[in-house]
Amino acid sequence: MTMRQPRAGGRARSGGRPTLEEVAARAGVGRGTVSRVINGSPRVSERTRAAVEAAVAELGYVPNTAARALAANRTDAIALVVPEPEGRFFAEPYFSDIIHGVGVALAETEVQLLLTFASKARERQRLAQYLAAQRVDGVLLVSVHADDPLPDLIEQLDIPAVVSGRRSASEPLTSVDSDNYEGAKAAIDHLLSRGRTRIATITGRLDVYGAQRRLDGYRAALTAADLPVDETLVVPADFTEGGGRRAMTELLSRRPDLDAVFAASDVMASGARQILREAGRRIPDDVALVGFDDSAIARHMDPPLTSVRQPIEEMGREMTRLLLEEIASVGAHHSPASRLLAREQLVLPTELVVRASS
Amino acid sequence: MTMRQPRAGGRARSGGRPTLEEVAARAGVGRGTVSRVINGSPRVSERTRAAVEAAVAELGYVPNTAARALAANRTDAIALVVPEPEGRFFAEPYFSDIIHGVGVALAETEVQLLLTFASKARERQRLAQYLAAQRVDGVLLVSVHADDPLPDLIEQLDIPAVVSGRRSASEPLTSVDSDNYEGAKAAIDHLLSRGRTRIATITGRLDVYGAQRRLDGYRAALTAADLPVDETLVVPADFTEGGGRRAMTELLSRRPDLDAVFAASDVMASGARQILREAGRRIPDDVALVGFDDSAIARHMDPPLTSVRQPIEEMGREMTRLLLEEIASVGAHHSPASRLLAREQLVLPTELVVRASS
DNA sequence: AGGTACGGTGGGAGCGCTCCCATGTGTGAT
DNA sequence: ATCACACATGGGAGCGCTCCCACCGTACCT
Repeated sequence: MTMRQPRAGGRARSGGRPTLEEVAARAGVGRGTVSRVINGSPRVSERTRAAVEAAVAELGYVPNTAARALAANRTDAIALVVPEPEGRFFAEPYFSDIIHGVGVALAETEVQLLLTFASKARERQRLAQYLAAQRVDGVLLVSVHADDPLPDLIEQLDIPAVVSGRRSASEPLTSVDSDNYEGAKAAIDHLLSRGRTRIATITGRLDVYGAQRRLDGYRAALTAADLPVDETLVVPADFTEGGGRRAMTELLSRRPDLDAVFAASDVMASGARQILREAGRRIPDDVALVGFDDSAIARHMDPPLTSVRQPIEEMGREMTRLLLEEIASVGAHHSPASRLLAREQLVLPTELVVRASS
Repeated sequence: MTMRQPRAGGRARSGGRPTLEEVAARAGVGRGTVSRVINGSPRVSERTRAAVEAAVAELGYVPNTAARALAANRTDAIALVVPEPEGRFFAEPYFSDIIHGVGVALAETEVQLLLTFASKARERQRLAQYLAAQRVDGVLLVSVHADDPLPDLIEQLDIPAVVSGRRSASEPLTSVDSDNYEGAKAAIDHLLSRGRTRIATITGRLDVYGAQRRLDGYRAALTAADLPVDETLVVPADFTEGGGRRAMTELLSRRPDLDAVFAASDVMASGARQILREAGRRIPDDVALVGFDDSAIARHMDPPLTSVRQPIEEMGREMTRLLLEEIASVGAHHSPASRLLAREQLVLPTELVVRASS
């Protein structure tokens, strides 16, 4: 009883979405000419172009992405690889802001954004395959860990890619990062200017390059002020609220005389604040508190938290811009030998947002 | 001087990514057989299957998405349409959580997620075209406004779609929503059980169906408790912090005797809290405060905010599940006439999270 | 007048896959 | 032994596009 379908998806030839060929027939020109008009080639006369555009409008023609990708060997899509579900990426405020920035940069182009989730090493391995299989023209990597195999795989496969947050000082891929070093330095300088001298810090996971840089900035600021860097004032944590609580507890027992705390994330600052309050320390009267990220948490904390703002959205924008550039340059000169791009290392400035906690 | 390239992207035939044909040659079978193995067809002998799988592994074969999409007229991709940059979607906590849920639901499948940004009506119009142009098999719509043209366009184009948060009681598309009515009711019941009797509410934009439902729940709970619904206790706002402040100011001047406030979002509750504090009202001693969303803001507010938790991630998961189902069912019986799906209206329960503010 | 150049154009070939039809090949029923 | 039938398999056709080459006409040179 089943009626035979006319092949491929069963959409009838007539009445389905129009094809290039149909537009060509309508405009009374050849397929090649329509293609040239669609792709904005200059080698078309004004008359012809107008005729084709009219036909396109009348038929409501939209190019078939799959066919184009197959023929042209490019997809007009980039992937954002989301480390999932662990990691601070899904936490405030990274995720939304990065994507927001990517969206802004992509808005003026025809490029689509593919979201890809991969947490475990095995998944990320498999992912590299998929990425290479013509799925996307380039890849945006965020929040990569030092031991992540994906960036190296991607580099080997010679896929255009940009990472956020370098894995080390010598990141081989194009990268965009915020100035963690200067950000931390500014935070400490601010505390010093407020007359604080026994400034502790709660660090992030030090295998994350950015966390290390924040610690470097902390030390540099103290040294520049001729203060000794007292290692009892440095406690490593892991970017979590619980970690912030544990670190603060440890700090209070080690150095009950501290008068300021610089936490390498707002979330950790929030944890620290709880402990400080339980210990009866007033903020900022007894202990000044500064965070990092300037997330919603900072704005809504009580008292509102002084924090180092990272231009996350701008990072997303810049990452995308650099990736599109890289893709364009790869497409331009086809020879694989000449694939020696200047791999840019962009570092964006941070900004200290002073609130009542310091 | 430019060397001629071997067509299409310039990848050399040898050494490039392997094709189906090459796998077939390697395994000593025909193209069709390899295709059957790749797609898990049962009509392949065990011997042959093993041989093909070995060849696939040796060559590291991965199917070309574009070719598959072109031939099979399906993309194995769905789009999440993000209303951008306005709207509460990009705000806490919606965005991350929804995507998280979508990612979870997609993890077990081969389906990819495309993120599409479109705010202005014109963009959304254009978007419908693109969506129809074989780019995706289905669409996830979030945070649609009552006057959004996109849902109707999508319905006309007969594209599988699921919306989060119905636009009205009679949503024509498949939808997933949280139980705004019962959530609000639970919040008010809780306040009543705490002995509060002059309970005000700050509503969201009432052209958003969910906001209306929360207000309905507020009224119903009061009525059920034999309390009159006093309209001077109801102030409409717009889901923003500023709106919350303005509404609270208005409420305090209208009804200085109020003893509880139910805000239809945490963000508005946060605004209300600022005003209450400035007015010297203690929370919860003088005025109890309850929010909606159970976002990070609620947890970090001072005092921590009692709030109605929406299962956002689960919503993302369910939306995706329903969409995949719908796509599968459309693919199953090709006849467009039989495209009469049971358009499900899924409503997920909310949960009151009681904290110190009430 | 003949040649040269070049902008403009049509359409063949091919991208890598899926679908389906035709063709084996083995099994059990007659 | 013969027929029927299911199962397994090979490969042609075609999805809608881009790329490129061949071709045409016109304008310009010598």
